[in-house]
Amino acid sequence: MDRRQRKTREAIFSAFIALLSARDYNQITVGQIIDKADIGRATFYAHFETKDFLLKQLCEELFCHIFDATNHGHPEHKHIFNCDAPDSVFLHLFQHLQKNDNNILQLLSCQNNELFLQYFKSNLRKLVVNQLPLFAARKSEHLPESFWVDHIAATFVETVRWWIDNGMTQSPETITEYFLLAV
Amino acid sequence: MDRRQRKTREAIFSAFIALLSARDYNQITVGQIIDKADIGRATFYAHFETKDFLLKQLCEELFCHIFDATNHGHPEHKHIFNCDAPDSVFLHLFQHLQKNDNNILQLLSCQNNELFLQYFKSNLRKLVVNQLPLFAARKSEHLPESFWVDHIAATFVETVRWWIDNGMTQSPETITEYFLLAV
DNA sequence: TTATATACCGAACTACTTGTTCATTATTGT
DNA sequence: ACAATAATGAACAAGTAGTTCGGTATATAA
Repeated sequence: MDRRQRKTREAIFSAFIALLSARDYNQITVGQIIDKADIGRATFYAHFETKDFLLKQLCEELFCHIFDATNHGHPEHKHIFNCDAPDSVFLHLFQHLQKNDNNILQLLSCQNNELFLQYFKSNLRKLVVNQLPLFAARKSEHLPESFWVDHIAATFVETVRWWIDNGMTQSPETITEYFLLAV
Repeated sequence: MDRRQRKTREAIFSAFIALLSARDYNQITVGQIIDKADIGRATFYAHFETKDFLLKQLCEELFCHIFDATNHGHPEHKHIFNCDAPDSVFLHLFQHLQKNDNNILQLLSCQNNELFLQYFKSNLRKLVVNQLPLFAARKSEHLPESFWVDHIAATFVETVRWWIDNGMTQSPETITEYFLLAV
């Protein structure tokens, strides 16, 4: 990819994330993004069809780092997720979130938009399906699997939200414990 | 309140709800509302500061019917909520949702906006706090109460969402069972 | 019935946002 | 050096939010 394209794309993403940590997604305008990214209006629209597409692509890029190793089971990452402790997948997620490498926390905060949560939950569900045996003890045979998967994914999201709202004072290990106790 | 005011307010609410069941909240415009309600633009703004305020007030009106009896414990409604079966509060909520008297389901569907869910969860939390003994058996003493309350409220919302997404084929009794098994 | 208050009307208006167009300029990969 | 392509910036149409105001209809009270 052309270096100019790469730099522009990077500038847009970075401006977008900066704005997301300051304002609500819905009240961020394209004008604000291009001002902060210091690019022309036409350039923005050459890269992203709409603001929603920008969010979608940002999500894909963020989730790629967090979820891909688990979902597609890249051998070189397997040891991170599938080691002895059965709760290590979720522990790893919480640890990743705490580092907040790619400002994913700003997107998860409750003032932000439903679109992001949809992508996030959709990825989570895929992950949960792979980890279902983990929760076999808790699951009742009367519950449909899709209900159960949705429930676990939603509980994860709500756990993260609670963690953020309460200042993230707990360690990832403690939060993992909360999550597993709740789910 | 002046009859004219009442009628205008009613027309706005009813137009708004009709639009909500057809489109996403975010893409409903004030222009569409006043067209459907058949009122002047200035009149709308005399009643509601913004579209978000309209949603807020609609929520308050809807929730009033569903939650007030439980929260403030009006004696004349007590029998509905505090009868023998301990899960009757939630069963009653699910039954109320199934009837969809005031089109609350349209607002709960996932394509709609975060604002509504915030109000809904906020009311649910108050309800859950009053019903905490119900879940004493499941709760671990290691979990902070606020975490537990948030978790139960979120699980309720997600249960309703799953119910809607799956065509609401289950009876309120079955859904209540799912909810209590999950939480 | 009359008088007064007030809610509604509607049209115009400002300011802002979105998304597009296009001729010009700068940068890139080869 | 050159051809391809990305970025520029300014202008543009269309749509939206929210306000203003003089005039009209309706409610309420005497």
